[in-house]
Amino acid sequence: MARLAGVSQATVSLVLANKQNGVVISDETRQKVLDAAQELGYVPDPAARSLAAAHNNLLGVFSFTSTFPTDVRHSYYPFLVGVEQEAAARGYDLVLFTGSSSGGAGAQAPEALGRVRLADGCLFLGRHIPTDQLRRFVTEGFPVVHLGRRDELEGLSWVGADYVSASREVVAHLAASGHERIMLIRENDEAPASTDRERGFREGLAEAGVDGDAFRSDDPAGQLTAQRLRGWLDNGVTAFVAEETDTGGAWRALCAAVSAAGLRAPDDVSLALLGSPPADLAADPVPTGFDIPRPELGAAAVRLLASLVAGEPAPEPLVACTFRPGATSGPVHRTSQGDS
Amino acid sequence: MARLAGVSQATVSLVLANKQNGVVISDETRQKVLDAAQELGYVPDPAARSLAAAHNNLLGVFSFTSTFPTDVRHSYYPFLVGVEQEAAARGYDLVLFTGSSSGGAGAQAPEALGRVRLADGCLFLGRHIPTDQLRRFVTEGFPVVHLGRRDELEGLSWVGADYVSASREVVAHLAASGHERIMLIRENDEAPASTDRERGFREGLAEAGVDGDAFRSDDPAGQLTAQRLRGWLDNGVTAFVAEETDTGGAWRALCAAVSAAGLRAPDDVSLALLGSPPADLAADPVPTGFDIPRPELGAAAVRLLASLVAGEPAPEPLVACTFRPGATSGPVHRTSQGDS
DNA sequence: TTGTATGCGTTATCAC
DNA sequence: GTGATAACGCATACAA
Repeated sequence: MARLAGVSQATVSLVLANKQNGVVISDETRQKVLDAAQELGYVPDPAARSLAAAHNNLLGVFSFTSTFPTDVRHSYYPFLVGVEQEAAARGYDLVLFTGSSSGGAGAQAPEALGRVRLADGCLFLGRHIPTDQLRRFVTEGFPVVHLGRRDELEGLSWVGADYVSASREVVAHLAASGHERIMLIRENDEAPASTDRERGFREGLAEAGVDGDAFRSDDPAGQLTAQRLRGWLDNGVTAFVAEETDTGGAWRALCAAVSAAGLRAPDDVSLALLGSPPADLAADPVPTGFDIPRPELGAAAVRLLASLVAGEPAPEPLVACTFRPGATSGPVHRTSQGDS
Repeated sequence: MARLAGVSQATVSLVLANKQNGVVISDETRQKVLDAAQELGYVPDPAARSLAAAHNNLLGVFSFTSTFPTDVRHSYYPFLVGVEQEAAARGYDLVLFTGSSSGGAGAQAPEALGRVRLADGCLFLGRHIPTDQLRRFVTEGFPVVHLGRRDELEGLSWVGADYVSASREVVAHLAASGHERIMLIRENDEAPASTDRERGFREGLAEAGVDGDAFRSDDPAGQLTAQRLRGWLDNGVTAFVAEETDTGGAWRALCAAVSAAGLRAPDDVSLALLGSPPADLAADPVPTGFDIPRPELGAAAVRLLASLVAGEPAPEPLVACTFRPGATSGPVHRTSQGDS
């Protein structure tokens, strides 16, 4: 104990804590303590410290899938970049709860989720965290933040990308290029990420005063065929936007149909993707659309979590996406059909 | 406190510790405690637990550079894949100490390194961890494992790739293809990773009974020029191996010289790389050489660390690399120079 | 087999 | 300003 080295005792705490809080300490003893600590390489035991202080500067990160999957494409890496930076900036260390990746079935969940309380608060990644598991945390007041919009649980904090604004912006871009009839290709899925995009799409249409509608590419009622595509084109549609999903299904279907119809973007038709293209898809040409600032999302999540932990007012949960001009959209061309 | 839920008190410790140590426990009360813990989502405070001189199932991960750098190419991701899997398999959670990435200068080191003791043991990544900082941990008996060979500190545990065997294997492969004179292109650096490769190279030469020597590509005495390359070829050298480094300097220099000499591999000369090619280099053709099994290295590090924490005998610290046939080496061709 | 006391190293609250 | 002292939550040896 450094006390022996110096002449003081738990005064050490004060000088090491370095809080200008209330009282002050003489420069002499302060230096004495500092020197002694340096000499002995003394560092306050973090365990004891957190025991006494009721918080341990630890932020949890929990995902039900492996945090570092073998397949990099599925990884949370881009988010983690921001998470780590922001946590470091705020003096928090990260606890990665691995209970999730045990893979095996069985009693993983209860034990694993319980461990989470070890941290001052916890960040949850991935779409598959059971709502009722999270409910316990929020009702007990344990600080929890979900990365990705999550509306079904009252009181659950989350951060998410502002798909509405970003989608609106894409539509505005197309409208500015002269497109007056735009179709949204989406999947038959009611996830917030999908509905947000459609909402932004429709808001964009309204604001620009252009026409358009949404089509569900995997609706059993009808596939997205080249024939259907041609039909739309004959009806005055000159641009298509597709939503981004895990699988990229809508975008793939759109590209396939365009290709099957013998059309090319942006010459024959303008295409846009409400998100980033799937990694396995050749990003050539780069689709018009927007990028999700994943690191910034991670950072925002940490900011929010830190606020909850500290009892401060919560910051803005929506993070803006960045517009990507791309090369699949351009001014409207009137080739086959006559002008109005 | 779970005591209220159950009928017991600190018996909780016993059942939760689950030590088959000596004797004790009744199935009835055990279940009662277990149920209560489940109900309340109770988890022993890791701080209190480690204070009370136990362990907290936490393994630290510390790097002086950011664990998740913005530039993925510098990242520890491949190692972390193995680290996470192995830690999960053994029931450990991971603490990522971010003190490293604070970036700022100043008093980061003492505070940051001290926090590490919150975990049961710590894994250190990166080449830049100061020896004297680590020394304290090993002398104090705090379990520490360094990812990467580290010989200068007695008693410091580490795991590393077996560059010696892997390099020897590459040489053996070349020799088996008929090459009888092989040059090693290395950088002017005395890192273990470099000396190990040269040692393996020389052992390989000796075993195969072939000739060869090492050349330092960045030695001020002489650059690796096309002219020098031609000189070697005229002297009967038919194959070159280059070491892998952070920058890939040796391999780049070798490729540049070969190209400048108007030669092509494997037709005119055989090339091999003692490691993996730099990510920014077109991996076409894939160089003959070996791959470092980074996930396996991470897993091995966790295994070793877990052994230290548990006081068990330490497992093998060397991880085997995997030979990569590649397409830059082949049977020896005698084109310009006469046969012997 | 289970309940009862003690101490781990800090912080925080008081008297000095 | 500085020196005691009570928790903090758990493990552990010990008594019941």
